[in-house]
Amino acid sequence: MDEKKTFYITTPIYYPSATPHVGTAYPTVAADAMARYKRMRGYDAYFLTGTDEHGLKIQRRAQEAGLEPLAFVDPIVENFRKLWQVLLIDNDDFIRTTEDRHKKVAEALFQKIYDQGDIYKGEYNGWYCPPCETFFTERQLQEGHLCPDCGRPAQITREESYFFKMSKYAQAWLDFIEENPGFIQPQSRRNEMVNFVRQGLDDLCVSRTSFSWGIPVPFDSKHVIYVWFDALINYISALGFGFEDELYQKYWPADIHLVGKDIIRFHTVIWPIMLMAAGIPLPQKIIGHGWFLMGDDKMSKSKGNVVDPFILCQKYGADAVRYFLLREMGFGLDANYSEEALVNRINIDLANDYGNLLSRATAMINKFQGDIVLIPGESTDFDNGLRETAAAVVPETEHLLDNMELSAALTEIWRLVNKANKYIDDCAPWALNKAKETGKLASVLYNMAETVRLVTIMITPFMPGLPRRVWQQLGISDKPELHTWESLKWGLFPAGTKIERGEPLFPRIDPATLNESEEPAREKEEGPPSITIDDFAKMDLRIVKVLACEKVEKADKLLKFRLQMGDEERTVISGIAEHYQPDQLLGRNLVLIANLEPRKIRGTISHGMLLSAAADGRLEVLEVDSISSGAAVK
RNA sequence: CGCGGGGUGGAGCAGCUGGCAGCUCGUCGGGCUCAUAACCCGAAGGUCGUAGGUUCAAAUCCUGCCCCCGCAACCA
Repeated sequence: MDEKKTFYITTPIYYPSATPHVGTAYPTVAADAMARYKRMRGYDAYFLTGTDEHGLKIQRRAQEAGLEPLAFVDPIVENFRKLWQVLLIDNDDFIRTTEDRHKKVAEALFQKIYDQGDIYKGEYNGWYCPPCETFFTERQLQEGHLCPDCGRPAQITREESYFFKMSKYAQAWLDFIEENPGFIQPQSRRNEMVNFVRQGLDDLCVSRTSFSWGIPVPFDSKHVIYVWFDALINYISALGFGFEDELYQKYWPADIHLVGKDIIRFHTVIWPIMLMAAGIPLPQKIIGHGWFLMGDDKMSKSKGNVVDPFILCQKYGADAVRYFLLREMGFGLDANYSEEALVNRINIDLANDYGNLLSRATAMINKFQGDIVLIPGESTDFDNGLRETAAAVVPETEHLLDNMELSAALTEIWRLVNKANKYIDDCAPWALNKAKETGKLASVLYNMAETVRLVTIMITPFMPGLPRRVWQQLGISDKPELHTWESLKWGLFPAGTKIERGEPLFPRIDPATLNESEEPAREKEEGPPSITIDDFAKMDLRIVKVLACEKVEKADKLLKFRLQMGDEERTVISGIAEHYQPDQLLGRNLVLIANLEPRKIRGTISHGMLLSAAADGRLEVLEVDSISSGAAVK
């Protein structure tokens, strides 16, 4: 029979240690747009997303919250699911690495690779300082293999671990990339990876014994499978690989793994080698996308600069948010996020250009022709130009989308939108109306309606909620055959259609309203909780005198202090080297939190933290004039 | 000399297989009045980080330097 061509696209599976933000929404929206496009083009598309739920970090977070890992993660995973719903994501499956269907595939694959000898039990060889009970890498040690903490000799030590023979496949990997230059995109990422692999691959340690939240190694339950080894397998475990593998047979190899640039190495090196070892075909293409930045920072929970996509969708609508994300971020590049930029895009592209185009069309059809789209009469001189643009934009958009150049595709589509707005001015239908040029007028209004139809079809993958409203206004809701990608042909709009002028698709947003709404929302969420006087009393704040201060080698931000606190001396590391010269602070009386847990920083244990104030990139330490060291701060 | 990316009109970017410097936003001026004060036209504004080199010709290739940004390390 006439089997449809398949298209399998995946997003990274997200780590549910925290609720999703705009940054995490991007790849899912992008993959969704892509899957929708492929479906419109007649593909049998399969779109997978999910969550990666194992690992030390989640075990810790759960512990802090006093919960079992799964109980900790469940509500967060629910949040992801909800967000995808709100964002009109139409995924075919959602896999969690804690599901049995995933675990059994991961176990089987681990076992298989072990059985054939590509996973072996080995020893993690590292440097260990017995008195400090700490592991170090060779380069962390001081000259002569001395412990950077205590200066005593460190010893080579061994810990049992399973290793995956990546080294064995390095050459095969390089050969593969050579033959498949398009495998890693964008190209700059490929170069990076090739460089990386050329330096030689180490075998990968693929099991851990230091924590338990993971999939146990099937033949050795002391060990848990390394999270990445576990997580990557989701792309085939979701298809039932090795078990009920109908889906696997149908959709694998994947057409696109869409991943963030930070995890490109796992996807382009480790994953392919895992597949090679297992004798499974490799995916077609791995695309690394950029980040949404806030100013210069990556958006991340720990930086406290995340933007809640739920709120955005509520405020501006999922279609608009999707449009912004997909339009703003160029292929493989970073983009800057700001609510101002978002509003700008909505106002200019969606309200002024596109929404207003529909509004102009329906208004004139309403006023001049009593809501009826008439049979085109005589042509105006400008018709051909518009039609030619439409004829050029469609294949170019297809070409761009086939390469997943979503942003560029939108720009291309907007060429037609802009052309149509210009076309209206050129033709001046209001003048034709006055001059009673009914034939020409009918042509112009028809062409406007038809252009809106074509544009709307092409932006359907990007803004899936939108078309319904447009079809209604154009009076072709009940003609699905005119909504398809196949119907992207000029002149199919049925003459005689009665339109139904409606509300603006994207009402303009007054940028002035932005500041008001933004600030309070933030404060509410991030204000620190109030503490009791007892909480405060727990802190041992002391005045300390700087005895010595030096830069920590090979660290940009660190200063190492010797401090006098009463008759005690302390060593403290502080990350203020960008603001103070070492000798600048000699002899000064600073404020120290003395009972903070000691912490090793860059090889030295820091016993406390110096207090300082920071604002606008400037930083000053807290200091007193003459009170002597050791005194308590109250 | 740890690895990598980048410095192009006010902002954000494209151009970088060498051949008149382009796009979006913003600004200024004009037009239109169908439309969500939206739309259309025009203009101003760049010695393409810097110093050299290759070339008939360089933003585009080569070399040195300066400056930013990621990663790594590290900020209790």
